Amino acid sequence: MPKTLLHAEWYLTHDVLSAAKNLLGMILRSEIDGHVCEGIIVETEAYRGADDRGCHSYGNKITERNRTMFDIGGSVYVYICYGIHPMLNVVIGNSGVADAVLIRAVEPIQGLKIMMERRDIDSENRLKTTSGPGNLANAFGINKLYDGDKFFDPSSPIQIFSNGIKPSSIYEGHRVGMSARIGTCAFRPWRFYIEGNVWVSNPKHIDYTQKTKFSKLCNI
DNA sequence: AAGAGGATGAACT
DNA sequence: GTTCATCCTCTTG
Repeated sequence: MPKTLLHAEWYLTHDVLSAAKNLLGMILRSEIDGHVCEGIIVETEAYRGADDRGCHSYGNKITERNRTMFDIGGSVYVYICYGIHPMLNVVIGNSGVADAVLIRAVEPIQGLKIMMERRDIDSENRLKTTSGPGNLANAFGINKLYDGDKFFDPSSPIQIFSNGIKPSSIYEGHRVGMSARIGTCAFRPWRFYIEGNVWVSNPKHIDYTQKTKFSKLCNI
């Protein structure tokens, strides 16, 4: 099946959780500094503005940093984490809804060489090239300058394509880097990845594998 | 004006 | 498993 640019409507007709799951298997593409990079999205996390204490826009509060989250679905939200790491997010929902999907890892399918150069990675460590949100954004040449762009714009340097492929098995677990201070939101099973994919990031986190456990720990 | 904390990543033991 | 470099953003006073 040929890949097709994901149309603007898609980002408005999915809630942030189904969007995070359905983005798995789709293709992220950047054309930056004359280099085309493409990768299959293999790991995502959902963030929901209205009631999610792990989200920048919790309580639908607008700040200088997060204002793009309130923009229309299909917008590119990039912010800098820990002062140095760019994070690439897909804004979901109508204008005024501050939901977004963080892309945490992709499997490279085009431009691996330039990606490894950008990251200063040797062949021995190639699996680290696009694993982890900061790493993949750097590999694709993405930085804060692209905040506010549109994934669905045919002339956009950063785009998402659907290719009709559905992942066979999707892991659902809690998100990475959530502090205990945010309470039960930290345990929401809003991290998704393609089971068994070697490009998925492998950060430190408690591995709750039973969904029954989640339901006791959080109210979605 | 100052301090706390962070949607990380790398390098350790 | 652990620590820590690094600096931006938000909150508070």
